[in-house]
Parts: sequence; C-alpha cells; structure tokens
Amino acid sequence: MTTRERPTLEAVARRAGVSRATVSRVVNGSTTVAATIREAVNRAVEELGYVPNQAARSLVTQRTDSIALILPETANRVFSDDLFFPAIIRGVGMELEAADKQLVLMMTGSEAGHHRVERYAVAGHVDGIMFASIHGADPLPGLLARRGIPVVCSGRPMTAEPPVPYVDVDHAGGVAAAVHHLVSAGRRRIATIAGPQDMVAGIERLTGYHESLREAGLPELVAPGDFTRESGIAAMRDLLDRDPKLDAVFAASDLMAHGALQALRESGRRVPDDVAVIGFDDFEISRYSDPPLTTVRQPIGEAGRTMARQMLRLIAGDPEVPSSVVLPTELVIRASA
Amino acid sequence: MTTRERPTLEAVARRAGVSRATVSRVVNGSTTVAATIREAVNRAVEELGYVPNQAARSLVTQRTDSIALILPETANRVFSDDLFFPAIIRGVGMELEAADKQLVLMMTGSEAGHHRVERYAVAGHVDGIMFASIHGADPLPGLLARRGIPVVCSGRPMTAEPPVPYVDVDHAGGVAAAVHHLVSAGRRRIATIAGPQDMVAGIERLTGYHESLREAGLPELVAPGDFTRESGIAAMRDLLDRDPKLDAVFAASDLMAHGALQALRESGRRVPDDVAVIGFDDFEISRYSDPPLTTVRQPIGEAGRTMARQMLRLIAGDPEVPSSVVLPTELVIRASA
DNA sequence: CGACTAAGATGAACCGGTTAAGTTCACCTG
DNA sequence: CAGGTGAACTTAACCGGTTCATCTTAGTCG
Repeated sequence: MTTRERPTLEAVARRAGVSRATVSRVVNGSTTVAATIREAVNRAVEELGYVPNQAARSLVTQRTDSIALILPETANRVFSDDLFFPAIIRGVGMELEAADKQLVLMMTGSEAGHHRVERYAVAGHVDGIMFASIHGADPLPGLLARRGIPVVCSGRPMTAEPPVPYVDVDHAGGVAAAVHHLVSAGRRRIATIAGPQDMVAGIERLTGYHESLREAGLPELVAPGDFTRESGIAAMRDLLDRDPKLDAVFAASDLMAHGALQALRESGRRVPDDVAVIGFDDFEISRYSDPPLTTVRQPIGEAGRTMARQMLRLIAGDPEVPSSVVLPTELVIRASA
Repeated sequence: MTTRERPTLEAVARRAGVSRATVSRVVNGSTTVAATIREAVNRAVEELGYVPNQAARSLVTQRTDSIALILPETANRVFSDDLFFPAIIRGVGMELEAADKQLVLMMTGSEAGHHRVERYAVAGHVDGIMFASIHGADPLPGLLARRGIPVVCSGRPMTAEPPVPYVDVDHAGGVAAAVHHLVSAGRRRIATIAGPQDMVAGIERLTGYHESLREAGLPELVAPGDFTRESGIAAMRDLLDRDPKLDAVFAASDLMAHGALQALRESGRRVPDDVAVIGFDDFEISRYSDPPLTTVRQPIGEAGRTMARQMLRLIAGDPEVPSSVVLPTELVIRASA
C-alpha cells in the first residue's frame, strides 16, 4: 500500500505563517488576498509540493469535476462499436480536458450494470452522465435525469419520458443527399439495406430512404440488416434475388456497405458500373475498400465534443442549454457511386 | 445545479435507532453486528435509499476505488490506435468492473498532459495508473512509480529506470512463427516492413525478424515503416524496387500489411501466388482484406485484463506481483500466406 | 452467586478541505 | 478625535463517512 505523506493545507499554512483559510483562498484564486501573502503562500505550496486532496474538497463542494461516459456493452456487441466509440471518446475527452474535468468511462453489461451506474452517480462520484449511443429504449437516462443528475445523450433517446438533452446527426439529410446523388447519376432502382429498427439511427435512416424515394417517385426495395458486415452480405444477396436488375443500393452503415460490396463482387457485378453503393458513417476503413466507398459522413468526434459542451453548461447551471443539437452530415463521394 | 438531498449515515442511524458507527459497520459488511440490528439497519437503508457518499469515504480510507488508464494522445496519432485502444479498454474495463472498481480514462496531449496526470494521481483521485502502450521513452510511468503510485504498463517500457510492472506479448515468438510458416512454404526471399524503432513493439518485431532469418540462413531485406497503411505502401514499393524477385514479406503491423497488399496489387503481383504476406495484430478488418490476411494474433483484450489484474493485486498490497507477464501470440493462417 | 470475559454497540476523534461569521486594524470622515 | 468603513485575515463549524478506545450487557466459570 502506498503511504503517501502528502502535505496538507495545514502544513502549508504553518509554513507560510497564515491560516488554513487563507491558503485555501490563495489556492482557489480568490482576489481578496494581499499580494505579499499570496506570494508567501505560493512559495510554501511550491516548496512542499502541495496538491489539494480531491476527496476532502469534493466532500464540501459537492462537486467532483469528473463526468461519466456510459458505453452500452450490449450482448450483441458489434465491431462497428469499436470504430464508433473511440471517435466519440476522443471528442468528449478533448473537450473535458480543456475544461479540466475528468472523464470516467463506464461499461454497462446489461444485468447489474444499470444499477451500478445509478449507484455510482448517486454516490456523488461524478457530476454528470453522458450516454454514447442508446440501444433501444434504455430507461437509464430518464431515470437518472429524474433523480436530478445532469444527463446528455449522443443520439436521440427513444423514450423522451423526461426529455433529456441530446446531440444527434442529421440522418434524414444525409440519406437525402445520398439518394439524390444516385438519382442524379441516373439510377432508378435504388434499394436499401436498413439498420436495426430498435435504434434511432436505424429508424431515421430508413425513414429518410422512404421519403427520398417517394419524392423521387421511384420504387422502394428494403432488406433488413443490423449494421454488421455479415448482415450486409445477407441483405445484398436477398436484394439481388428480389430484383436482379437493381442499379444502386444505399446501406445504412459503412460495414453493411462493405458487406454489400462483397456480395456484389461474388455475384459478378461491378461497382459502380452495374450497381452503385453508398454507405453511412465514413469510417476510416471505407477509404480503402474496393472500390473506395462513397458514404455519408457523420461527425462523430464533433458529436462527442458537442455532447461534452452541453454537459459542461448543464453542470454550470446554465438555464438555457439547448435540449437538442443536430449536426450536419455530408456526402463523401468516392468510387463506389 | 442539482440539489440532491441524499440521506446520510446519520439519518439511517436515527431511523434504525442505532449509532452511526454501527450503521457503518453494517454497510461495510462487518461480522460483529447482531443479526437483528443488521436487519433493522438494512431496512432503514432500503427505506431511505441510502447510498454512501464516496468523497467522505475516500477522505478517511485514502482509497477511491477508481483506477486511471492513460491513453497517449501523441501528435502523430494513427488509425491503428483506434483499433487497438477499444480492445484494451474493454479488457481493462471488464476486469475492473468485476472487481467493482471504476475506470478513469485520461488522454495526455503531450504538453501539459503529463503534469495533469501527475497532479491528478497525487491528488488522490485514483488508486493507481495504467498505461495503454508507451510511445518512446516516456518518463511518466517511472516518475509516478517513484512517487509511490501503483503503476502498470501495457507494453514493456523502454526506460526501466524504476522498473514498473508490465504486460506485453511475445513479439519474437509471433514473428518466428510467421517466418517459419513462410519458410516451410518454400519462400526464400523474405523481406520485412519494420515498425517505428522508438516503440518496443517495433523494435522487438524487427529483432525477431533478424533472428529468425539468421537461423534460417536466408538473406534479409528491411524497409522502415511506422505501423500506418501509407507507410506500408511506400515500404512495399521500396522493397520491390530493391528486390523485384522477393517472394514474401512480413509486415510488423496489420495496417502496413494492408498497404503492402495494395502496393503488390498495383505492381501486378498476385498474393499469395507471387508474394506471400503476413501481418501482425489480427485486427478485425484483416479478415476482410483481399485476400484475407494471414497474421500474428496478439491478445489485446487479454493484455488489458491482465494489466488490470496486476493493478488490482498491486493495490491490494500483494507483495509478489510479477514484474512482467508475457502473453503468447498465435499465427492465424488465412489466404495471404 | 459474584467476578471475569467477550461480544456487540457507542462516542468521539479524525480525514483535509471550504466558507460563513467574526476579528483586527489602517484609514477616512464629520 | 470618536466613530464608522471596509479590506484582509482568522476562527470555527461544517461536509459524511471510518475506526479506535470505551462502555454495556449478557454469558461463563469457579
């Protein structure tokens, strides 16, 4: 066990010949301290290598200056999570670092996970909780919010019971851009591989597809998927069965698009000559697929940063934190469409 | 600001008709409490929804039950980090969750980052610090260890100043298996694309290459890389220039292997017919390259778990924590070699 | 049956900060 | 020059637990 005999406020005060209170005020940057004393205190702090004890401080201030980010560790975890989370973690991390807050990462394995998170928050371990993508209608965000704990979600929560602030991306706009691009290029039989319909991202991208195709007056063709590459392969085969002459496919995720590319290759079709393919995500790997994938970029890192900023404002007591922020998406044109 | 009027020990004690001390002992599972009283207390805890205040507890116990994981946020960040870190985070997370410890994630942007981490640890915010891969000769681990803070590294630190416990994988063994596989298949002109020589992983894999080739009595051919795909492309072109007849290449990372595949394709060579390719990492994406990549799997998640376990033992005061653990690697044979 | 013992509960002293209320003192004003 | 004012510092009361020394109480044994 590490016995750290760290100097306390008391020690610094003695050394500087002042009271604990004065040292505290100096350390916390209060203005009502004479310059000479302030210097003396600072010197003592320096000499002793004093660092305030966080626990003691939290005890009285009721703040911890750390914020949790919850990663849902669902049973059916998929590889795309590992491409998605790092970006969001990084975004959140940068913003919190700038604000001198700490990031606490929690993974909620279904079972006791929820309860753990709740206890943790209520125990005052963190000042607020962020959710990095909600699968299904997770009750936890609402539950915490009702408890009075600041909550922000990445991705619109499906249950808006007590409405919690969230940041999401413009799914519909992205899909519209993709479909429009396909239509402009003369494609007329545009199918889609949909995402899981228990996630808002999956739902909205499919809705966007429906709307865009209806507007364009084109026939619709949908195959279900779950954002994974394998589901993309299966869905693509299914689509080709149902309409061998389709000339384009919009996949609701990059990984499914990769699966589609593979299935198309296996069926002897050329991309984009025979069939154009567009994905959604713009993961790094999509720059290197064969052919490189045209896709809708969603600013994941920026979403993380935005979420963190909202959280910081919430914690600061800002009364007018926007209840939702929707970030723009952007069509990135490469070779597949 | 959330005004949580949480019940305190005092409240529970009053309700149960006992003293604070007794409630404390019940909550912490002490055995020397009469069954009837224990029940009464537990009932009061339940009714009031009592959750112990973590700050107050830490203040006296000097423990926080949370552990930091440092992700070096180096200037020249590469995509592979985002494939590597999630796995290690997950491994660490699972192990800590099982031990009911919290995971605090910190990213150290070069500049003030180090100092921030140090202050944070010294402030008693965490019980220990883990490093998720060390670039270069980072002084931070040693510095913290010298301060008396429990430290464990993933990847052998280059500066073994104060030796800090670490967990690493068997780089040399993996490389040997790869080279052996190539030799057995009749390859005789085996080149390598090396990793950065300021990282232990890069150094050891190159050393392994040298040793294996020397043993086999084959000529060596080395091109430098930095673990990125682009460097793999450049290095492969370079190698082909220098020896157009090479029949195999071992890349010290999967991403560089992917780059090599691309460069080989562009040069008109077929893999594995003309040139066999083996990588190192076994990232998920390597199952889907064209052709699927034969590679050395390193158990990243397991490394994370092991690191966490070492940390837990360290914190528990276990006197005989192994100063190093080396996990086995394994050759995964797919189509590229 | 009384003294001794041990199990079990309690009171109170911390842990190391923050901050409201109080004190000191130099300076200003009528 | 007495009284008032405000800046600057100190005192002391918390924050909410843990834990040790102490006190009760019931059980044990000669």
